[in-house]
Amino acid sequence: MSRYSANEIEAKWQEAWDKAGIFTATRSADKPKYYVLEMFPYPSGRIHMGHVRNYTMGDVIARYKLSTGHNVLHPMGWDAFGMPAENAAMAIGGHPKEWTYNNIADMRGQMKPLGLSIDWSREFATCDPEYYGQQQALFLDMLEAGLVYRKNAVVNWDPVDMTVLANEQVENGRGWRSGALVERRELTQWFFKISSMSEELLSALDTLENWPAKVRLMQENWIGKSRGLEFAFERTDGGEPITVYTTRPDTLMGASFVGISPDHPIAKQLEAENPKVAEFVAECRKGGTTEEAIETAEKLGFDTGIRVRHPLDPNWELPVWIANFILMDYGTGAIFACPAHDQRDLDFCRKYDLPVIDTFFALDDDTPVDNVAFVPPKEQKVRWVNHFAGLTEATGQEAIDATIDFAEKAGWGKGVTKYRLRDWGLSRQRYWGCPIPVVHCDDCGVVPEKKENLPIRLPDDVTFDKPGNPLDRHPTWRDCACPCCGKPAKRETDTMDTFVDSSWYFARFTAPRAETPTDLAEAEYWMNVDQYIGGIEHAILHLLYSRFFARAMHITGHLPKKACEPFDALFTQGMVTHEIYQTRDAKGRPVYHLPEDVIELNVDGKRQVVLRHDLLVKEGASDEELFLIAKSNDLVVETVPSAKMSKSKKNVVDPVSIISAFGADTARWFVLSDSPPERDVEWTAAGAEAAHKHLSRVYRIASEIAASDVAANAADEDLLREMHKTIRDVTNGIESFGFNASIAKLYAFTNTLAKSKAGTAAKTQAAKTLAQLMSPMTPHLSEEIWQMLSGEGLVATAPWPVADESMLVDDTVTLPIQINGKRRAEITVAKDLDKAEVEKVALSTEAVQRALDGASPKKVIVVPGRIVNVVV
RNA sequence: GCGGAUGUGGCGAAACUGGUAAACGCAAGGGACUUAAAAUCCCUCGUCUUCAAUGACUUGCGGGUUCGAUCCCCGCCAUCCGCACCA
Repeated sequence: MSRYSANEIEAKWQEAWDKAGIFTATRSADKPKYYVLEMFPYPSGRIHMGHVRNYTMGDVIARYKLSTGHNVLHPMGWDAFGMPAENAAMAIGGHPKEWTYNNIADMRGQMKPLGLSIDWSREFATCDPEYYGQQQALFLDMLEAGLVYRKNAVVNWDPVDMTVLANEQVENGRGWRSGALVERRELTQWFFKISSMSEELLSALDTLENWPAKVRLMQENWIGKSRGLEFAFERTDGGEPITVYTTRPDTLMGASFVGISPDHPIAKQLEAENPKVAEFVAECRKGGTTEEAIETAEKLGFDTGIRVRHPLDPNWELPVWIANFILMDYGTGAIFACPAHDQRDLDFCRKYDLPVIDTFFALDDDTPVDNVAFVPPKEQKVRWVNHFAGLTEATGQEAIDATIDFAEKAGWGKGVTKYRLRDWGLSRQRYWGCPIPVVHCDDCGVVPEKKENLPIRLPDDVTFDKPGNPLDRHPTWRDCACPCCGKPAKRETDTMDTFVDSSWYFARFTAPRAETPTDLAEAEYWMNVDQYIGGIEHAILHLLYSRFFARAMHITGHLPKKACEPFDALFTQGMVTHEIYQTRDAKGRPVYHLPEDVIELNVDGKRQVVLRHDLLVKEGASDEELFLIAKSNDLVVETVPSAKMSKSKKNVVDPVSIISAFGADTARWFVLSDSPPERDVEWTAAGAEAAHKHLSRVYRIASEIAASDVAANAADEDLLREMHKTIRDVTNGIESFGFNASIAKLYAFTNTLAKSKAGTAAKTQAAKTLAQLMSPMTPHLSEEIWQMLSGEGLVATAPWPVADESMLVDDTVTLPIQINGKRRAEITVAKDLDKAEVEKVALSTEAVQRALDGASPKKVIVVPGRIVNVVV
């Protein structure tokens, strides 16, 4: 009998699928369509286990849908623009284009052995001119529709390298390459008007029933709708009043100063006039642009000397401070501070010795605020000591509403709704991205390029030996004719954020070779994505941008209305983790080791990990002896469990080596088996080996059945009953993303099958069903077994088995008997026995009789088919 | 700082979202087969009560609701993730 040889089997069946062309997506009216999409990868050059998990999950769904009679669209492409290609060009030379396409070829080569049911004929990379040219066309349409505009925005600026830095290139406030302190600097940049759709993007979240609740909540918080009061403080010097926005107008009587952003027009004006202000503002601009950097930076303030009048008391003057924690992008870039009820304001006031005025207390505690601000939930009732609308006891929310009402009636303020969501800045001062198709003309200004000139291709003759954007310093690329007047003009040298590329690729997959961004007939048929799968790290930006883009593409006529929410169902999968192996250097710093460089020893039943070393190659030595040798030679390794796989920590496992050692089916089976898909899964060598052993076992069991000849007998029915329950459970598992639960059932059924004394016919049926149920996870092995047992055609296209309802019900049921909520006995009764009878049987059991001790029960709860609880 | 999540045996986890906590797998221990090893098969395996139960305890910690809580409510603790130029 032959043994399970994954490498032979897998190549053979991949060729068979290719030949049969079963994964090519085709439109036809006779079947429902199903579009399953995993977030496409960045072509880093190597696939990692995270990819294997992500694409295996999608493949399970795709293959399952194929065998349940759907026209399946399951495409693959490459998110191919971005900084790593430029970083590589700077670090090791070469060209981003070459680097990227080589990586794509490598990764495709690593991915194909996984046996994914992908329609490779639709493959594209976002750096293909055919793709980004259509993206430029979309941009022009959006520009015309008023969804794109230019304004100033802040970037991270490296003053030594004279270049813009991405957030990830800022480490501890310094540029990663130069080590210089990073500054915030303003540039004129292009923006998508996503904020014009804030309300729509927020309210439509309710329709996304098949999205994880947490993703919807994260988007809701990100959009950040708030209602507050906008009003102006009059300046004592007669200058332009300062308009502020506040979500807590009810605390106006607790105001202690007015704060403005360092980027506020008043601050800018003072900056120009007053060197001290200029110095302070420059200090504020140090540090990165991330919200985190701004929020966690030390609170700094500068008293401008400007004074404003309190709107309710003209004699009450408040100072105007510039404060580094106020964002120009949010609200009006100016606030009033109420330190008693805001911790950040309080810290600021204590630091600069500004007054703290309580405006309300808890109902049962009127201790004045000291160094902890009193910030109760808005729904909580509080006692007001300082309110102008005559409130005594009211919740924060009631007070806010009353205040807005009061201000509107009095005429000094108005209630407004604001969103935290900012417009999407898409300009990047980099080479390896989609060129923004506009032209700067001295006479006509900023004008769109003509569509017939698209794509505006990136020039190939560029170098990365100097800082800055190679498009800027290219001798001729910028030169062009103005599309308006025809005079010599200059191209825009900024390229687009790579998030733009990934905001519409799902639509492009429906017609990847179309001469327009989409083909409406194809989009009408294939959209929406029925199941989208990807990492939780994309919960906000990528998914929100895609929702915006889908709407924009509908407005510009590139997608049907139904595609405005492009992803019907979303699943966010967890990461693949691996333990870290580390030793320490002389200074106590960790030194990391690859999994293949360590050995595991079993010392008195305890697992010990040591470095692989010649000293440990010793004939006949026990693990205990080897461990002693390792210990005396400093070869013992510390382990850190469950860390995200990363090259720097060396806790990586290469899928390619796993596939060559065990086969793709083993890798696929393992990444699905050990943890629920939404949670992280820990890769372990033992787990991978166990998965491989199990698949070998299934192969062996199937071969034995194929070679057996046992007559039908009494054990057949039990086996077939289990088979039908397994069909039901595995199917439910796949439908609900409970792949680990499906696999547990498959393990259990394999055990049943192995032990069964049933006849060959029943066992053959059971094993063929097992192969089918396993086929979404282990498609190659399943084909092999299917063939071995004379299954018809390919298992990949065989109709999914259906559980026979009549085989699912048992005649009797075993019920636990609880006494006071503790399980004390169990009874087996007919399934349809009525409640009173069940109660009678339960009460007659010895355990219940003993507990009752002659008394009658206080209460008996019978939950049919589940449990009996006797209260004594 | 703000926001989001997670926590169950030595480990990954399951429990049909209020009804027998620990299915399934890993690791570990014992045994069979074998000259031996590999492979395979069988048994044990939450903790404690020195053994054992049809005994007690057990789902991060502390309370609560309920006949009954891993699941619902309140309050803590710990860990992980995201924060707009990484993809």
